[in-house]
Amino acid sequence: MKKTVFVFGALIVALLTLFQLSKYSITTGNLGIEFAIAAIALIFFFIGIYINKKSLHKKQAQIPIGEIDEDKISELGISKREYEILIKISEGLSNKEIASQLFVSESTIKTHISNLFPKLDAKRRTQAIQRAKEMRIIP
Amino acid sequence: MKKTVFVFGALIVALLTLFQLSKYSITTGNLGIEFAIAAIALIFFFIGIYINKKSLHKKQAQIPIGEIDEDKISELGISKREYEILIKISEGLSNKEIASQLFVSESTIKTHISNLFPKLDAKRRTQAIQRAKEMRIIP
DNA sequence: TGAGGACTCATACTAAAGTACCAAAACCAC
DNA sequence: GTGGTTTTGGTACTTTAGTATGAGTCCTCA
Repeated sequence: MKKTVFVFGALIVALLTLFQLSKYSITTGNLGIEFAIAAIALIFFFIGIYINKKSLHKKQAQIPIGEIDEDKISELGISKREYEILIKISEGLSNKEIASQLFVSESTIKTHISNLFPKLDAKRRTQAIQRAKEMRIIP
Repeated sequence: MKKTVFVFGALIVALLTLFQLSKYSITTGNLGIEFAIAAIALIFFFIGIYINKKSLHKKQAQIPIGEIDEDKISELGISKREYEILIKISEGLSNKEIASQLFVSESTIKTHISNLFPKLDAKRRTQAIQRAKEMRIIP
């Protein structure tokens, strides 16, 4: 915001300076009038580019694509551990691999998964991945 | 492309016209000099915006995020049918469901999958999804 | 025309995945 | 500290997934 004010201030000053300069060049003789006009044109050309770029950047920041919906997770009643396992599933790991990575037994993973699937309305782990992605609860 | 040429042509004409106009206003008396300069400034301002917008749109079209790498598919030696089944897998379908959707037996699906996994360097269908996504061969 | 690739299907098997039910710690809140 | 949730783990079972092997059909391209 401060930057914007500074830039606009500088531009206004530059504009006024150019106005005065162009007027001066007219009174002393119209030798540099083309240059003055060209300079003004160029400056405003870049102002246009700058402003447009800024507004577009703002737009991009407003709509982030790969955002995870944390509210949705708690809304579905998914616990921390269940979510952790969901991520591992989406990474293509087997129950055994998840179990060893989290230092628990495979039975525990199976239990968690069995509790997780109804919450995601899924019957298979592949379906769970698909559902979780379209709900934007995993990247 | 035609549009671009037309726009730029129009802009050059407008620019020259303004140059002449500004010169004329100086010789007849500098009443409208500020207006002329302001007009030039304004026009180039919008030119800047227009060009910037165009270049950014181009940029977005050049780098689409969810692009599938078709070359990679043939590079890995994945056939049409195998790819078709890969898509179904990523949609969370079971072998039985895929079989009925494609009007073939479950055995066929299993055979295709068994041939597909080595090509993707995957051991499980979830891993196949993960690998296929990071290779950008599925959306 | 025949060799090779793609698609199909089957059997038989092993290995995961998933369900159901139970139960004991552990943790958190009231 | 009592009650609810989470996390953990087990047994027993069914279902799905995946492998291995073999074989028939179809199509294409040399």
